Amino acid sequence: MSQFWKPGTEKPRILDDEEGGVLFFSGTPSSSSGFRYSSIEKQRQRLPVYKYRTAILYLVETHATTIIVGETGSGKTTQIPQYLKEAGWADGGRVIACTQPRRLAVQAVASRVAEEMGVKLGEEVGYTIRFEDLTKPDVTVVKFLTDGVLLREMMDDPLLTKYSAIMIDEAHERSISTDILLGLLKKIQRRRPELRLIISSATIEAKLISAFFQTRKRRGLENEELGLQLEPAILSVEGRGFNVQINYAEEPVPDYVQAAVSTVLLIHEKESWGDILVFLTGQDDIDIAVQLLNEEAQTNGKNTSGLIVMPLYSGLPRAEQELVFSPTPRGKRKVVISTNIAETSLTLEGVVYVVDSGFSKQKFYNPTSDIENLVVAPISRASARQRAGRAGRVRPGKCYRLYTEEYFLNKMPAEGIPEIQRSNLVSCVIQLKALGIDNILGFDWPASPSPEAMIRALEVLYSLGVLDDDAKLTSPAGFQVAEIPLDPLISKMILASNQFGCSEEIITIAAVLSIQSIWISGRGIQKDFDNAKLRFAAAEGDHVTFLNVYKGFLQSGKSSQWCHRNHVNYHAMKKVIEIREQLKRIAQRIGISLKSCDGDMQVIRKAVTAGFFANACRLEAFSHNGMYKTIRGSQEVYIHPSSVLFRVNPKWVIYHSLVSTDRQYMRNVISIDPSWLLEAAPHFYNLQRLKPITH
DNA sequence: GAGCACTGC
Repeated sequence: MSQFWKPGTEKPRILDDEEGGVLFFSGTPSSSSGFRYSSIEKQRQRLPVYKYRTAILYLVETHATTIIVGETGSGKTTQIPQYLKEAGWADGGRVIACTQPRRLAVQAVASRVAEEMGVKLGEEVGYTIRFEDLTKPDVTVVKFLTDGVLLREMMDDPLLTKYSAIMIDEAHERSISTDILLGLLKKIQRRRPELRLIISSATIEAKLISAFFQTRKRRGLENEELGLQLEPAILSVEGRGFNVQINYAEEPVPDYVQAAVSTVLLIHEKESWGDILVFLTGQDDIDIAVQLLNEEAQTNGKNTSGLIVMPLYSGLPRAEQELVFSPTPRGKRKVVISTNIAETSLTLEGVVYVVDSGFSKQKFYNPTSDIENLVVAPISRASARQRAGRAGRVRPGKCYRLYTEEYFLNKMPAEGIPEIQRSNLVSCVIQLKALGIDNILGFDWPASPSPEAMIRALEVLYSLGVLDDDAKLTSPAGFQVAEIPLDPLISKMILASNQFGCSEEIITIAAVLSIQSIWISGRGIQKDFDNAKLRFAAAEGDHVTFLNVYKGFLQSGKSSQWCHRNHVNYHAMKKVIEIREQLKRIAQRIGISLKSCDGDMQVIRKAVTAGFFANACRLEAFSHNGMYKTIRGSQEVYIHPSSVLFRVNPKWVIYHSLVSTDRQYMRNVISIDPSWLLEAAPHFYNLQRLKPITH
């Protein structure tokens, strides 16, 4: 593969690494010439998956579902859609679809495949991700898209009739969208026996997915007469990774950050060239480890000279993130200390050593309190293998696991808990309802969420007026909420803004609330940051503050310098603008007229209340430390110090989300009048419940 | 006066 990027050459481009990760290649491919074409052909034939071309096409022809177990670098993602096209699955106006969990992967794979096929991206080969549709009707026959987009497409075309074959890639990651898709595709298959599914997965999950698609005889008999096997076929394709030697800790380690640092130093001292990738859990761990390593470098220059230490996590400013892709200078060794982002989303070339803490941060959902928490938890054996595999991309590597072999074999779970069993289900339930799946509890899932979580979601949607007594979507509210691609609480707030005449403002707030954060913060610049924020602070709370930031950003002419001066994240603001544009289009489609309330903050707060009434809290009467209690569950909560209402402590507030550390903190808080709760949700807040506290 | 794994529509 002469195309691989070499240290010291010009800045690389993004391309697919055939397993959903992203690599950086250099060298712009020249325009297609005969020579180039044949070299691409040769490259394609060298991929491990090529040997299985005939087998794959035979299995897809004869089986409703084919499961491909493909290891790293097998080429399955880029090749299988092309094989299907070459075999005629795109003839007669039909389309071959291939989904990915992530946007970047969709773009990367699509451009790679277009290049291999010698066509312009957006013509025969195209892709669709949120905000970007690079396909041409009746022209695009191989289409890459995120699972989320395919789910949305089902709202217009529930049987996905234009597709002849759908490949679900990276199914083992078991994202919520993938799981919903698998459930729905199984249903579609019964109605459309001609549809072919290709599901690519890692080994462990393949058995489970196969069992899920195992269809009993049932009404399928006529299909079998047509020569179609209803039992899924499983085909294993070897990868092209190198061997990775696994080393375990002899004893359990008391402190994995310290142990990771020691291991890095040990590798640096004893092992030959090659970069080191360390998996820790979050920003805190990572910053500590980076600091420890840099201190070592200063106090003990001899041992650590030549180490270049870099943190990597998604919250890092983009420029810093890109540093990890810069070539390691000759004679130096790069150490990247990363979260899970390097396990699936990004691929680092040049890594020969992996240090695995055995932990990651994972989301868990408690249906009783209706709270999602992020906690440090042990990873699965599947994750551990994935992490180790990151060491074997350029040559045989080594993985140092900071836990014992006994622990790995006997204590570590074989696979992770699917996301759908760890999440709040309101979005998922409303999506299924919109697709006409009424019996949510009886839906055939690859992994069923707990009944408690489903019931809680139904309750929340009922209290929002989105579902009726029969748990059917209400009209129009339910259908409108389902149409908006946001958390249903936010969507409800948008609907309410129509009545309050403040939709212009509310969709701005909705856009800001649906991204991580619009601020750039950092430990060192805290004071500046607080001061910057004060310039925008609104007495009503964070939501109104967002409006001020947005206004300032527009007035600056969307200037990146303005953002920099004000500690506002420029990329986040660009995203806000994009989401806002999308929401504007959707709002108009579902009959919401865009209207500004011209500074009437009361209606804005009322609209927020209409969506988030369940998150109302009251300041404890004699609280000296700003303790609030939720009205719904009497849970103890505090305003997060990052909120503009921190220390202001209005008597009644509504929060957007909770984060739990040593305390439960409310993030993004707005003050309200308790009487609005009764107006917004009389069924939820009956008088009895409010009376004792409203005096 | 504290701290946000990762995605996605």
